[in-house]
Amino acid sequence: MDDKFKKVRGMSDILPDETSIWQRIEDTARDVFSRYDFHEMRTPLVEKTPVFTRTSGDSSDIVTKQMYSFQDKSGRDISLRPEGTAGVVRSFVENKLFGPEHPKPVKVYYMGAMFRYERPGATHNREFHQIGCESIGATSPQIDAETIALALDIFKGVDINDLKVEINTLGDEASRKRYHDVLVDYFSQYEDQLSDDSKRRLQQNPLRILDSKDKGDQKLVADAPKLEDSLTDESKQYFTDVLSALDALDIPYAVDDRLVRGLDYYTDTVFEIMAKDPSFGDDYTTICAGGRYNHMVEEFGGPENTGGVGFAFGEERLATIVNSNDDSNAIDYFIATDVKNKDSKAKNQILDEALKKAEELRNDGNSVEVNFQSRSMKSQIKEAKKLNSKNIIRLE
RNA sequence: GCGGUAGUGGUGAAGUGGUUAACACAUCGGUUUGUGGUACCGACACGCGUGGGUUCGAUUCCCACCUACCGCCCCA
Repeated sequence: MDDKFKKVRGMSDILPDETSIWQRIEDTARDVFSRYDFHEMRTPLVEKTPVFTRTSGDSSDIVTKQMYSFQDKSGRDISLRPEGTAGVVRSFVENKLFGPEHPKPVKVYYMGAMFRYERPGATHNREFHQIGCESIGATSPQIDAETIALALDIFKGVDINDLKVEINTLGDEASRKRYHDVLVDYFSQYEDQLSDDSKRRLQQNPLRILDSKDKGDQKLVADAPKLEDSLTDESKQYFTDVLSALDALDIPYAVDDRLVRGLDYYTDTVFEIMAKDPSFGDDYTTICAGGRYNHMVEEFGGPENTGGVGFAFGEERLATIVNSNDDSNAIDYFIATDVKNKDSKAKNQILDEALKKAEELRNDGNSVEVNFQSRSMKSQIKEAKKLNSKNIIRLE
């Protein structure tokens, strides 16, 4: 095929023999969401660019280098959504779902394509798919815990059982700001000892240094001030309550005080769910991430103190470890038609008859394949067997 | 965005600066067959990612670009 028709870099086709896995994941998710009384919300794939830059943070990687942005024909700055939360919250505010007639929290889920303009690889594509949910309009440690439980239920529903929950708190906005400054002060003293990546992080996102894989950085990180010391009493208490809610649900978790997320909008609870699987090299790999955001609603001009919490997981990544439970690609009937050396009148007669027969069988609920091509009966029979056809009908 | 590996038919691939680009699988056709997934025969790349360059001549050498994959960054 001529290159000019080939698919755009970082986009991929999901072919018919792969879709049953996707359908299994989506069906399971919808089922679990509805048991938690979440309802689907569909928002546009494109938003005005500030929807994302304002919420994710100007210095986040998503915004600085991964946004799939462009100008439309009227010169509007728009972006393909890099994640789902901002659009949902924008919609929550724009449609005034904060109004008293809507029970709180408003609980919605979404599934669909997201776009990030980065270098594609086996686990990274520019277009990818996420399933996620948001619970907006109420703040409670139990809601956070329930959100985590919901995510776990989806993964268990597709038979992923080797799971791990990592959780942390970023504190409220005041705590966060304070810690940010403390960290910058601390690392600035040792700036010349930091790796080049971390020097950059110091400017852009100091929290990220805590995550660094560089050995030298890790030494400095070990003695770095703890986030905990910057937390307000309220945030400390909130986190404690989230953890005991998880205990109440018998959900095992590990507190990881280096867990920081790449997006600026999180406050208090952040978490990741990891799964272990041979296709991940038998390591625990993050398959789902989420957290609380207590200021995004007002950021969009909605009422203050309207908190939200949610998570999202990538379908591509999940699909690599989920088995299809569609083992029956067998068909019920294959109608072989001996039309190869017939004249066109006889040929049409046979094919029309096959068409009619297939229609009858299908009306009775059977899956039916008909041969409409001019080829030998021998190869038709071969094909019927390849399709695992339970019955073969010959029209000659 | 940086570093690296690779790109030959539907698939897996061999191969060479120069008349017919191996082989296998799949597909299609034919013959055969103790039961129409056997055996045999035949067909199937005017082309070796794209565009330039070197050369008498390039799929094979050089450059650029594209794409895929790996590592980094980051993340789903």
